[in-house]
Amino acid sequence: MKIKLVIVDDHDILREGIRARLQDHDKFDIIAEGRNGAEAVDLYSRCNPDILLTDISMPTMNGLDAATQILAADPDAKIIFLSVYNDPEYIAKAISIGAKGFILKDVSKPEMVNAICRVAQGGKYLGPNVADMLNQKQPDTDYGLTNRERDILSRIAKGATNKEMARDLNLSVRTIESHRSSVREKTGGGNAVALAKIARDLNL
Amino acid sequence: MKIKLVIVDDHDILREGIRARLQDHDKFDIIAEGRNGAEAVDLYSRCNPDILLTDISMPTMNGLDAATQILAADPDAKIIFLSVYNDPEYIAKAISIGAKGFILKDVSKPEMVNAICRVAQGGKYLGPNVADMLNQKQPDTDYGLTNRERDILSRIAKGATNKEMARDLNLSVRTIESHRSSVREKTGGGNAVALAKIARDLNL
DNA sequence: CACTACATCAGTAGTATTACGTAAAAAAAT
DNA sequence: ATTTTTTTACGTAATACTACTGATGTAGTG
Repeated sequence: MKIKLVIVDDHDILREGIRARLQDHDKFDIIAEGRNGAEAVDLYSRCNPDILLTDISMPTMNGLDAATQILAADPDAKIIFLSVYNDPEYIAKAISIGAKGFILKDVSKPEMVNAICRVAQGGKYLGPNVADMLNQKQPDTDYGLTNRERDILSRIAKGATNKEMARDLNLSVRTIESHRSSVREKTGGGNAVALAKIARDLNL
Repeated sequence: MKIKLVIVDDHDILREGIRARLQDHDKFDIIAEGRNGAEAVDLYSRCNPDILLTDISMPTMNGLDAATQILAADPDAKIIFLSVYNDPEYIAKAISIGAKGFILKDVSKPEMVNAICRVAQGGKYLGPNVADMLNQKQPDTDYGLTNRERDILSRIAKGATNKEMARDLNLSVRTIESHRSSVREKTGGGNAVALAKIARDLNL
């Protein structure tokens, strides 16, 4: 019994490369291809593949959103992400929504075959560089900021002055100053630009 | 006479996709493949291809640097860049160093064939979306900043205070304030964070 | 040479932020 | 129900920045 695959990527060359890699393997059967998240959702429900191999960043609807929809309908869906980015955020997000695999686009052919087979058998597979990334993810950070402080920090990063924040939040400027003080103290950030950088590192 | 190609990309899948696309065409002959800029330089001099088709962002040495070296040795080298990024900066850089073509990784197969043929015949080829990008490029920006002002702006963006800049540059704080004022006036930027954003947009 | 653009520095006045400390009401945790 | 954390707010003093105006020397241009 062949493993039925649906491949989704917005780049033709990529799909062609994957097809070239997998079509001569007698284990695999590429039953459909799509080029965005919406097509992924549609193809999954119509073709019912064993494995969905999809890119993350795509026009119209990205792979993560597509996977979320698919998994809502079928929690056992076997989805493997194929991404150029070894961004810890992406990887963590992918895992958390229930993806079974995450490989980078620089994987070798045998590694890719291996990944698909393992997931098809009900396992999980993270690319060699991917597992490391996950460990590095969020080494600590956050600095123990409270919600309010995080909010203030993100507003500072957007270029707001204390006065503007006070107006927008219906608080006194003094209060904003207090929060800003706490943020500075907790993060060790000096002036506004330094705080803005920290905010970027923190996601905002 | 077939067109001799050297293909350079750090992603195996990509190269496999390109190969799958071009190898059945009787016009093309892929004589070598590499996976970084250093290999590109080496392969070009050793294989003397008609066309070098290379990625831009690669480990060890990027495609732009590789192309610069190759073109220094052989100004008539026909180099086509293949990039995921339709970044105007990249495109402008590629053109300025003498690349003959620039296509995005989402090109269709016939378009890619077309690009290679045209460049092989001595022409130039910019992907359909690429030409637009070049027009959009640098709508104006720079704001007419002087060198000093640009320097100050970049330091502000790094989080320096006026006093620090004065110390580092051996200038009076007043002078820094003057420059900062000019920068604000020219860019329309308000507080430091806003200036930092503008600095990012400007490259620094 | 006159003219213009740059970079340099100064004065004055006002606004914003930093760096301390204090404290009370509300919310969350135990 | 009590303790802790969070959010709110104010005081004071120093420092940093903004918004003006004006001045000097140096280069480069026509």
